[in-house]
Amino acid sequence: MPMTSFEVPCEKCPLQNRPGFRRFSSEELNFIASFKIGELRVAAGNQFLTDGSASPHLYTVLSGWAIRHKSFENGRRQILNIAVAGDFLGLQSSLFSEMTHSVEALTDMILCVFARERIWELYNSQSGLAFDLTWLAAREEQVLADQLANIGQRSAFHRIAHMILLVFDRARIAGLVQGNKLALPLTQEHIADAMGLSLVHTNKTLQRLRQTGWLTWDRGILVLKNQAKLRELTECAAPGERLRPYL
Amino acid sequence: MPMTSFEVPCEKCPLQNRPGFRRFSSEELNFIASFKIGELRVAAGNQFLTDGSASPHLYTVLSGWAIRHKSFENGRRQILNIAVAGDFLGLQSSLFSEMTHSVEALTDMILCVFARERIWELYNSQSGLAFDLTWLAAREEQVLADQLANIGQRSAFHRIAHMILLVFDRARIAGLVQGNKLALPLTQEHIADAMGLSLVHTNKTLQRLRQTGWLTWDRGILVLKNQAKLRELTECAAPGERLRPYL
DNA sequence: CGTTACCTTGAATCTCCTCAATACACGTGG
DNA sequence: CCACGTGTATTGAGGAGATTCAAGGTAACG
Repeated sequence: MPMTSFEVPCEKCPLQNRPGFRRFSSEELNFIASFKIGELRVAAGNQFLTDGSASPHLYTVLSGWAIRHKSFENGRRQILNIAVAGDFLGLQSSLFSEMTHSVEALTDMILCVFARERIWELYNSQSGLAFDLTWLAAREEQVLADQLANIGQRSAFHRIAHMILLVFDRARIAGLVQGNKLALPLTQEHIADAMGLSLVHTNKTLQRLRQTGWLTWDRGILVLKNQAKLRELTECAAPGERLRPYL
Repeated sequence: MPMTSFEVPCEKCPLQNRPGFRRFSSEELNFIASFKIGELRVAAGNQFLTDGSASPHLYTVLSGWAIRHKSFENGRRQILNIAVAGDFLGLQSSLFSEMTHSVEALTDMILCVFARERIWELYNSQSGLAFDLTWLAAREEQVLADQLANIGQRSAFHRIAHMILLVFDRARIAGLVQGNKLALPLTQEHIADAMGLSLVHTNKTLQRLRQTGWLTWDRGILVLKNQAKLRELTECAAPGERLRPYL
């Protein structure tokens, strides 16, 4: 067996010790190490998975931010979700033949790369990891359902509050939050595209949100001054945090 | 082993021979038969999976229609998706401890019931079926992503056209469509709740859609007179049909 | 027949959108 | 150091689309 050395070997995976992530057995870790074929660095702004194309790879985000989105011919787009450290991308093209959305890097990223053909081996020999993949897919579904309810039933004001909390929570799990501060690589246009709102209306609504004094967001730094009040705006059963797997 | 006899034994499962569903090996079929613990009949209007509760069961729809939805305190609700024959329900409460949405029968239904504890056995001994579960979860995610883009980016007119085609396509796969006719147990209120629109505006928009002459919908019978024209309204990459598993 | 559920209509209102400018931050090259 | 370009944020005005309220109308059912 060729001893390839990665910059981030699986045994020393930075995700392994993060709170919120489950630990793997050494057998699982060995499998994952053999499943991994490399690391990919993507510069901010690049699209590394494309709607309609078949990717031969699966990715786990090691660092950086990305957005999953669907684009339309008329220039509009819907941002489905954001991806941070620990998120698993490209499963669709392994299960179906093609991606049905694209993924674009918001910041420079480091991705862990796996070969999609070998996913069968995973199912045959690693039932625990197979279960994890189902878990991750189901969790994505949960987040999308939440967003659907958010966009379908809430006003712009509540919608954006909900979105900000969602992003904040996901960033916190990924270990990117310092206290109540978060360096957020999103523009107002991203928020608008995620919420199905126009840029102008998003801007005005964000101003109203800031006027409450419960948050500030200046030059990419988001600070939640009063999380409790913000959460009151989005009463709707929080998405219960549990230990999650990663590959 | 007690020889329980179901009204619909797995070997004679009506879903088995439907186009669009994959066939199982006899080993798989045996496992599924042992996994099945019964059949459940639910009358129209009943909610058999509830948001926030832990269901001990997993279900496959054998016949009838259901809606998956999230309800809010203020009386509003978001319909996430509809479920027809072959759809798998309740996976969430197996993977996470609780459901994060509810499921309600629109018509009388027959459901195939599985025990959630035994899902581990499935992962340990039936990697093909384990893969299928991931497939089903990922496919649900795909549909939700599609709906999210639909609601977020399209006008009421296009939105509803898209929704109608989605429902029609899913019903066709389930074998419920005769030619271009479909008996649809949905009210306009269901459409409204699914699209994030008010009932009044949904009504007026449906009238505009009917005025095109491309469809009629009277007394629960939906007829697509001009599918091609309707699909033009929703240009957005059709959700590629493939053989799907069921349990 | 009367009740119920669903569909339809009109009118007043408000949220959100588009268009069009302007302002600010940041980086680049002169 | 300043002039300039680019990407992002902000403002104002006018209008389209969607909402709410409030009535009716129609089919189905007992």
